[in-house]
Amino acid sequence: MPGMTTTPEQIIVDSILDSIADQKLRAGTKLGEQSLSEIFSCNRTQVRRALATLTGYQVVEHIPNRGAFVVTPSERGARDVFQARQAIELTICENVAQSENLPDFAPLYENIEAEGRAIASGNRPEAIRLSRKFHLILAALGENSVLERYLEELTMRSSLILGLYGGDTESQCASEDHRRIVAALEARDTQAAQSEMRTHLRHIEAAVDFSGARKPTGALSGLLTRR
Amino acid sequence: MPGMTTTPEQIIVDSILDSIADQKLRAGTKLGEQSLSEIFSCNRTQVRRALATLTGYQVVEHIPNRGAFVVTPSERGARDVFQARQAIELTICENVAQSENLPDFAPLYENIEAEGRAIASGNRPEAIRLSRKFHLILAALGENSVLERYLEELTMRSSLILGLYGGDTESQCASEDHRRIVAALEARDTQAAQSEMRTHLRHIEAAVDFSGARKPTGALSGLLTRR
DNA sequence: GCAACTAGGATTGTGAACAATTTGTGTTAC
DNA sequence: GTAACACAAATTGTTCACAATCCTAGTTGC
Repeated sequence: MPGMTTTPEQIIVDSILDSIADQKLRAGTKLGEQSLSEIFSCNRTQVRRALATLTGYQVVEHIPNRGAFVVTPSERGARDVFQARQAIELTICENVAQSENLPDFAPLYENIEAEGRAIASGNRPEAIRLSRKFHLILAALGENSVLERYLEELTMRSSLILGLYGGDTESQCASEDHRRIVAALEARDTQAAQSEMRTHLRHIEAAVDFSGARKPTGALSGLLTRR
Repeated sequence: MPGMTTTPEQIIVDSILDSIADQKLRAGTKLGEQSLSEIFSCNRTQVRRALATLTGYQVVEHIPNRGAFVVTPSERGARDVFQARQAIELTICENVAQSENLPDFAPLYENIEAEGRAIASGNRPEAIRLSRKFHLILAALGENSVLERYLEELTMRSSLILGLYGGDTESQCASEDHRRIVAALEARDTQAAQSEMRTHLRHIEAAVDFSGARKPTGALSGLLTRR
């Protein structure tokens, strides 16, 4: 696309979101305005806008006169997120399974393959990243812009939760769960797809353990991957 | 609450949202920065922040170098909104019906009474406003902050859609629909409550008619109710 | 040694001036 | 009379300096 300029704000937002999804940026990390403006070599105003956007995503918490921090999810909040995901993703399953013209499942299968490789090679951040991607691709096939946008936020918050409180074994079964979901969708079996999705989300939530929390890191030195 | 200062930004946001819900601000209306800063006698910076927040709510559209406008909902967008509402509100019904300690239904009944009065007196904006309020009270009882926040946005967009494309008869049955929903919830009958909710949402959506659209007004003279 | 207080530095918040873009108006050419 | 152009006014976008607030370190008093 000619003339498609990516604004600094978009770059900052995407970069921070990626870093959170990859668990390079952990909960509680302070996102100082000056630090970010230096990292991305841009004005402080643009950093400010980016942080405002992230606050809207509920991924960054803004405390007046203190600054912006990566949110620390609460147990209650985590429960709410997963319940909302279920409500939304079951509807997406229905949409996909009952869509007029059969959607293209190839990207989903490709993603599942990549997931399998990431898990096999023990690349946990990449596995989480691809798992999220799977749900977003599925959401796009659902053809509902509202549900799609909400799920973008919810998967982001899920990644943050898993990064903080997730066990080490949750990714193992994800790839298989995903495969079963797609199979049911391809067979246009709404009930089965929803059932698989419910099971899958239960698996994810079961991996969350609030008793043993990872400690938040403090500084953002080389954490942000400049895109 | 001592020390509870309402910032100008919050005042502007609430005021505009109210005016939209009350259909005083119609789709396509330009929200000029200077006009707003004069109306609310504050800085342009604060107006800017308020408009950014509203853009996040998907209620205001921001066009670069042109300004902010109240969005004009599309037919597709309306469909998406109502489907998302169904997914979310059915879950809320389930939460309320199956909540541990029986919630307080009094505010809901009070609201229904007020609705009935508004409809009887032919006060359409007030009826829409109270109808929205009903769903928000219900959402609060659902005890899921995510669903609550999403429904706040969706009911707002619904009000805008009804204001633009709504017929004149949709409010008539709303009060009765609401009463039936609460009755089912009070009986802790999840299935019945969800069924009533589904019917209710269908009623609302059926009232939307895209063939005969109301014309958007242009100026925001005395449209904004200073709070 | 510990608590409270104080000054310094750093960070966030605000407002106003300046730049860039668009819109509306009036003029001119055909 | 219409279309194209040019200029002026208004509106949005950006930058920067200054004000307000918070955190840290150091000091004093007990």
